[in-house]
Amino acid sequence: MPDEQPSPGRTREPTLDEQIAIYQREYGDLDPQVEKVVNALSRLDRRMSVAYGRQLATLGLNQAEWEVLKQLVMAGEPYRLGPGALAKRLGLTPAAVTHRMDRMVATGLVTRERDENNRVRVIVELTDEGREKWLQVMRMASAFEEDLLQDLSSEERGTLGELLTRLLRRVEDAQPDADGRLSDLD
Amino acid sequence: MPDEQPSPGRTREPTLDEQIAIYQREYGDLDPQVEKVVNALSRLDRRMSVAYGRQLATLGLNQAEWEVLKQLVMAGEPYRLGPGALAKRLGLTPAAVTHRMDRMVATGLVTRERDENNRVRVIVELTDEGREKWLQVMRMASAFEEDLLQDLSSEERGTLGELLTRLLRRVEDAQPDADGRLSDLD
DNA sequence: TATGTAGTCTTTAGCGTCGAACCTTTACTT
DNA sequence: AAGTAAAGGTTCGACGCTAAAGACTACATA
Repeated sequence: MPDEQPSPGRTREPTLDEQIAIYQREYGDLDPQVEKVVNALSRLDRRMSVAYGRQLATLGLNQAEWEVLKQLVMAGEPYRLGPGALAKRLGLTPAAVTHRMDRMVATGLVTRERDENNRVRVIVELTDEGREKWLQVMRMASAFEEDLLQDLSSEERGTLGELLTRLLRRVEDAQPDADGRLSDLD
Repeated sequence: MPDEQPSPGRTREPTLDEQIAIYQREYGDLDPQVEKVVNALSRLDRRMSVAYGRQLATLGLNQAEWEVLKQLVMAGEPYRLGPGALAKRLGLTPAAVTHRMDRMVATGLVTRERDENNRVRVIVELTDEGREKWLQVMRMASAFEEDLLQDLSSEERGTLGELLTRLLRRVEDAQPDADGRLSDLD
């Protein structure tokens, strides 16, 4: 017989509620209401990332490239940023940005050249192709997000946004710059 | 003078509301309410991860080790799982789990041995030291989470939990197993 | 003009993960 | 029994990130 429950137990992992029940059993001092919010939040973010990643793949992009496109567009016309500024916004080290730009220049999403006014600086600029990719992703993403929130009424969406914003404010005020570099993170 | 605004503009990145305003300007077809929810969510998760990472570091743990401890405890007594099951729960390839176990066995957080009843299998088991670390993290984490939600009333916490759960349900139903491996992810 | 100093990016070495090939043990088939 | 397929882990090669060291430019001071 195909062994039923030997030591390395069944593979299926718990749902959110099951998971919280387990936490309660293993560690009594836990507020289930708090736990539910926090765990739902992180699960949701992971699921969304996975879904996002799939959509990006259909456009021939990966998550890393998408993050860069986003930041460049967010910087506004003329869609330029230095590697250092990009590093801060992406939460990466400057070294990682150097390598990432190597690849993205090769795939034609951005250009990289020295700043003529200050030759120690480098300017990364979005190409037309990069801008076009950004638009394509936005079209997919907004459809996906709208679909995700479909079950919520407009009032509920407002409430959710407001509650999340309050949490965000708390966490952003709380860790101003304990490290000095991660403060400017996202 | 230290150049005011040459090409690579000021370093400071936008707040959530600024960011949404920019998106609106760059891509008109966007529901600001939806955008606020989605972006607040991902920002919040990132900020929490960073905060978590700092706390773990003070206990000599990294994020990777913490994820493993969590899964083993969540599996319940006797806190055992096979590498394959761990891989699924962690969202990693089996190869990555092999290496991660190498390290965690070396640091004494888990043990690894072959299953005598089925010698193709391997059993990873939490050590007492690993269990103790898990407890320490839980103490810190629950305090942090309680602090994070401090500004919300019990009713608001309930509302937030319920709204997030509904979103989660939607995204979990929507992507049952497009890939066949990520389905069993978290 | 020369020199120190700070700022900006790149290079280097090491680590963790992935995808794919490989090996071992178990289960099924005839 | 023997042979084949399937399942569970490990090994190998490549890639992307980090931390630390290096290179280059601009600016202040003497």
